Amino acid sequence: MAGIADVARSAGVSKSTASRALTGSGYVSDETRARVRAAASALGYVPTMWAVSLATGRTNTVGVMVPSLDRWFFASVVEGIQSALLTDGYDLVLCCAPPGSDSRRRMFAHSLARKRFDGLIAVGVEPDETEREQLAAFARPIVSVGHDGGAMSISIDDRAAARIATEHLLGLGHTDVVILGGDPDGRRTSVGDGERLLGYRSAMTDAGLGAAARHIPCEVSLPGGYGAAVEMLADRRTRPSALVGVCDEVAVGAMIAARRLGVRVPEHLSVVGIDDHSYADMFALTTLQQRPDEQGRTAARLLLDMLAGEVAPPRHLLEAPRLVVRNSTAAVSDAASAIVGASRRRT
Amino acid sequence: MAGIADVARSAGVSKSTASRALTGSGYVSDETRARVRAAASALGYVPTMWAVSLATGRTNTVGVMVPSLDRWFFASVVEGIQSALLTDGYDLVLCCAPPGSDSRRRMFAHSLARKRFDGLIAVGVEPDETEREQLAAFARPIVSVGHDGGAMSISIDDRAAARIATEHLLGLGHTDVVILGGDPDGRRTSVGDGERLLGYRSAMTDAGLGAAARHIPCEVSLPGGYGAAVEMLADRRTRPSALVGVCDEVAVGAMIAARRLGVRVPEHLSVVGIDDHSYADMFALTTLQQRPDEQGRTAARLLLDMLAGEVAPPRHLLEAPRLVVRNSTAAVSDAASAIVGASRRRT
DNA sequence: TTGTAAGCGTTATCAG
DNA sequence: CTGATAACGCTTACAA
Repeated sequence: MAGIADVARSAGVSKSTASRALTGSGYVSDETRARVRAAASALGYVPTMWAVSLATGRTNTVGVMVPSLDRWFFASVVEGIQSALLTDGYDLVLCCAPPGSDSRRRMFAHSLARKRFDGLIAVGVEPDETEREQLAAFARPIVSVGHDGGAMSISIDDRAAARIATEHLLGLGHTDVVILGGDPDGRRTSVGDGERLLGYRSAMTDAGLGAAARHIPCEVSLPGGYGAAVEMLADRRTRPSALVGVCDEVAVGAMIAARRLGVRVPEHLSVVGIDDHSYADMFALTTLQQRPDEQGRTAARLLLDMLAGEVAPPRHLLEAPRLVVRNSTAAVSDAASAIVGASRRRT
Repeated sequence: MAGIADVARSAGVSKSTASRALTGSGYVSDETRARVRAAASALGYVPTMWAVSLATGRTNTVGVMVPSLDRWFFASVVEGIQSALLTDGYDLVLCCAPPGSDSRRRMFAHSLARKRFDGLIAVGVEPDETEREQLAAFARPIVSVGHDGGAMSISIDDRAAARIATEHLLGLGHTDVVILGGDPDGRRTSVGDGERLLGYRSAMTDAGLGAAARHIPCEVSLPGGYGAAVEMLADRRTRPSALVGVCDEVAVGAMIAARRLGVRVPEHLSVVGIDDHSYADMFALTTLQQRPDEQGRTAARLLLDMLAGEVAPPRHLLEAPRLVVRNSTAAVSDAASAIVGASRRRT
């Protein structure tokens, strides 16, 4: 409860000197500074942050908008942001609301307007028209993660990721490769799913397989991928020989579906995902790695730099995805022998 | 950028009247109030929250401590809290750090001391001695979720949940049932894993099977459960006939391990979890349901009530777990025929 | 019912 | 190098 006045009195100096000594701004003799510091810690002095904010105009707080927390990507990004902010003594106020929800509208109307934070990190947020205006009115630094929202953004190269995934499959000789996940039209999905669809399509057409390109939409989640895959794999006519998941969660869902239906991965079905989710290793899923926690950390540092007054030019950081080959993909030529091997093993 | 002074001027009243009209405290004629309100919204006035805080001493912010976000339970609780707070116009500052981490120490030292929030919700936090003191020094309302931390807490009845899970298995005729997940000694785990172990043990001893009780420790996560289960199930001598997962993530991990090893669930192995995770349905996992988002909402409302001055007596809300029977458990007598059926199907 | 004036705890300005 | 003194934007006695 001790205020700076107490510290000043106890150190035998004025409030202003105490303030200078503590904040490190302005001239203070080393000796005085030491005395003030000692007094402060003796009294357990901690500046009252809202008083500081009122005086300085800065809040030492950044806002983080995110559609939900129960997806690995979002949770990891937020954790990354948190850890980077903590280092600089910044607090993080969470604004978590799914797009189109009532909460989301309130978030934008309410929290942004209060200018409660010095800057904002938007994770997987695709603002609609109204929201875009509100963001502009916010008039403070914004950096976005997971898509190309604002002037400043960080994400993996979603298109390249999907392209590489597809080409990996193509390179193994597959011709019937589908992409699983996302909305039917490939819009309104978060985290660059649209881009991923594009990457897939371009890889297919480049291989002269444009006509064979097939998008199986489904909710972007493990159960979502599972459900759609069960349906698709159950029917021999719709079953592809390879599949790229719009993200690992969907891909893993598909693998589980395959296992349940007795479709062996990778012998009968090759699967590749995008993300390198924490489950990927356990499922031996070949995938394109991204590091959401690192993206979060980078976003936070970028924002802090901007807040520190460094006028960085607008830029879009595109993390290059790295192909991690595990054991969910196989060449088509192997398929036949693998099947033979499998059935031999069974009998 | 319009301040209350602008509103006052534009409405032709004094700052104090404007303030009263807007906050609703004190006498203002209806007519004046209307005029002020109009002026405020015309100017797009939004009170600067740190000025309000400085004047009132309240911050309209609550802190949420949580060990991590990438577990379903935590993420869901936080989402629940967020939604409840939003309704009351409260902001949520996130303090996310795993126990024992450097970040965690900073959180406690730094964020709590700044008295940055009016109250705190601790989710799955088991404070050590130092931390307990710091929490006490915080001197503001605290409610905890997921264990019996403070004066006010919310959780499911973990012990009952594990007991019911175990009894369900026992009732199906199983005698070799193990519990999977958590630390070797059953301590230092979050979310009441210790309690769950106790519930399991008491159910076993009550059934005269105390000597047969077996705890397989593992990291409380899907991969954790998977890894431990692979090891345990691979050896016929260590393979139990039934298994209760300390939570659904572990249980699902075990089911995946079982599938991979050709151990059929429920024919060869019965599995029950605790949580009713979003994956539970897809795996047809029998489990004991809890609703973390509801717990979060309840916690938030409780805290807000306390902040509103309602002196609620300290209490520990124990949500009763509900058994959701799906398809991961079977009676032992069925096992033999099931195995026969299965092998017949294979040949 | 309304206005005046005094804070709330810091920082920032500007003389000393 | 240090110390008064004035902000910061709002609320709240207290007086009118």
